[in-house]
Amino acid sequence: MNLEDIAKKAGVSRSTASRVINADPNVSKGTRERVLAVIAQENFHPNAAARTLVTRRTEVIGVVIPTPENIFFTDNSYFPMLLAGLGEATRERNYALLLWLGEVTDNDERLIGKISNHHLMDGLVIASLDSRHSLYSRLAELRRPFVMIDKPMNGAEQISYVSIDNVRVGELATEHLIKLGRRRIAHITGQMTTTDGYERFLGYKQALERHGLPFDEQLVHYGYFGRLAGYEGAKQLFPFKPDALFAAGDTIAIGVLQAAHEAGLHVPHDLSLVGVDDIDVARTAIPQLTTIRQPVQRKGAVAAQTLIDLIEGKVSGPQHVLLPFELVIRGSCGALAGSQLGAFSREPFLAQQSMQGGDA
Amino acid sequence: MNLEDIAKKAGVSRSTASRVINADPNVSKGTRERVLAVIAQENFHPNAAARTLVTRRTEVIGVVIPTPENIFFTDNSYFPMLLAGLGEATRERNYALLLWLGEVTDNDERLIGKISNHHLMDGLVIASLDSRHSLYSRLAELRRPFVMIDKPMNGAEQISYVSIDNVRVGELATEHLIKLGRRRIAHITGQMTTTDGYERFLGYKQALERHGLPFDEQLVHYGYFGRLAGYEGAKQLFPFKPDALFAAGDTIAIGVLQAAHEAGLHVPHDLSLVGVDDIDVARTAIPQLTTIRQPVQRKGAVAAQTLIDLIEGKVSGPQHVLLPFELVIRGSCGALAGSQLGAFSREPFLAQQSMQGGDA
DNA sequence: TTGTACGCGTTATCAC
DNA sequence: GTGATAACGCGTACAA
Repeated sequence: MNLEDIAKKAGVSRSTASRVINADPNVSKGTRERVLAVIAQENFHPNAAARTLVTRRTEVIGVVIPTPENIFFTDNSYFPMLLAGLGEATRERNYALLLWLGEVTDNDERLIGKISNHHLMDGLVIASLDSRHSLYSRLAELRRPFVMIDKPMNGAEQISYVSIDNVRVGELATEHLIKLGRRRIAHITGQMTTTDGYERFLGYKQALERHGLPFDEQLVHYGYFGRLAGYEGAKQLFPFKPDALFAAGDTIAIGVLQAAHEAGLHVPHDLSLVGVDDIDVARTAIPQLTTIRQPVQRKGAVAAQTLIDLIEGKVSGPQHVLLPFELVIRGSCGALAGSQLGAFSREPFLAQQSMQGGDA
Repeated sequence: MNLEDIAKKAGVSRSTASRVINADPNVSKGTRERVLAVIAQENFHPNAAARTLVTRRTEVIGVVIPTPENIFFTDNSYFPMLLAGLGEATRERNYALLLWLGEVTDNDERLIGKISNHHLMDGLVIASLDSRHSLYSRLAELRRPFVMIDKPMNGAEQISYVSIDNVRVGELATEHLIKLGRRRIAHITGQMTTTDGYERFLGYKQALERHGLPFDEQLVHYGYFGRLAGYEGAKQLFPFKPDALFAAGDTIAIGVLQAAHEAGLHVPHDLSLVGVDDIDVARTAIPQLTTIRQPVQRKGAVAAQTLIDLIEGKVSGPQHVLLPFELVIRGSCGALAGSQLGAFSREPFLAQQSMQGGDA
């Protein structure tokens, strides 16, 4: 059953049937209704391949999650939440979503070849691309519009991205700890080859400086966004007696909690802890994590919307979107009354204070 | 740059160039090499839409995660791990992966219409479909091969699926608790409208029966696969003084841990706890969860492989695959020495005992 | 407002 | 072993 058949049944030509489908105004009301009736009756849907062949549009966007580590599928709801947002927005705009997951073993060449030569995508969303990844240097080969989630390390001006102001994230977290009276504030970073890792580190340094606290290399562990980095980093930092720790991500913070537990350190009494992201583990942890919440799902949604706007020519040129974030105070930093530590409420945000930050 | 251009550059006809690309043996070695050289030089890739138009094959499989609750993106690495497996297998077979996430609000009609009419998929993998979901009654409309992950509730004989033997999972978990000397074994179920929920419940009952323990409705909470179900279910069960609890999933068990923590019950001393899945939270929990590990990522990979085999005609008829599972003993059940409770090791499985179960 | 005719880039069939 | 040529199903100038 193709357009020709539909047209025949409706007693019109194929072009007219096509016009009806594509909402061309130059069709009389009567014929339009006749054609639509046949279409509904036959449950007809135009062949996407044929349509793509002539329009050169697929209404499909690609999503690349190149992360070579196991980060995607371990202790980290960050990417699933991104996907939820991406799915939501593509659904709304009537696009479909082609998913490309980076390989754990061979992180590079094959993936790049496939995505850059696959015709079935109008554009790409690329999530959390580490500047060491070889896709990074080959973005030009894509020959399609693309939007990155999380700001790229180099050439960001020329590239569309959706992110948050990570320098301010680092500042906000660190200042919160300073205001609590902490003075030996340690930091476990994410990958310094990503803006998320690098800029949060910068913010940490700036906050110390602004408040007249010394920056001490011994109190910094250069890690990555993963639980083990938190666990091992914390163990290495504990001998230097930090009284607080800013973890660049919640997964890192979870590892810190485990290390503290093993070392007999009480969080928040002995160690005041702040993470970033507010992914689920932040609330299931004991004590619950004080963290900088970023709108992960919205990042996904906005990235997809931006990409589709680029594809459809509704906007042009590099798009830069910074979303707002906020400090969420829970048990791990010690700002709340002792009785609430580790509390687990049905309304998870009920008893929380929050501070706004970031740009719209 | 199309096939015609390539042919011209190589001094052959389009048909011959096509034959080279499709590895047709009826091409002389010389011409093949000449054509391949041009293809490499021009970095040519045939237009997928044009090819699909005539072959009616897209080399794309769809993955549907219809879950209407927020399960996909909250405290649950189950679906991300499935996706990792699906991605791995599709990559290996040179397919691409079109992702359809169920909507939280409107769980049904639009999604069904889109996936059943989208031409750009050779087949579908459908994950964890609840029998109440309206997609369930409309599988016939798909008119494409499909494979379900997790056994369907009805008509399973006619439907291809990849799963585990969940009755035995329930038995194994319950028997483990019985062997530890527990007698008042509670159970919080998953959705009883899924085989995962229903069959694990059956296994629980059968194990009690087999060991001469009474089945007590008061010790069962009919829940769903989510943290809150565990939390609330546990609170309702605690007044009936269970000395053990079998949670149908690890996320449920996490909720139970929180409830126990609040109620001042010590796990495993006061309450021996076993979950199912061995997703990440099982290891980050304190104490770590004793659980039935199932090969989630492999389920995804096998589902994709099975689907592609069906698409390519390498197998035909309904395919039923049951994967093996195993009991992983950690701190939450009380079988280990007290000193190891909550331990967090770099080699997470080093100190674990395991029991095999299930079919290959 | 409607219809005719051409082209999109392939694969498949057939003749040579 | 190779080359014309006819599909595949649709959109769209252009003509009517």
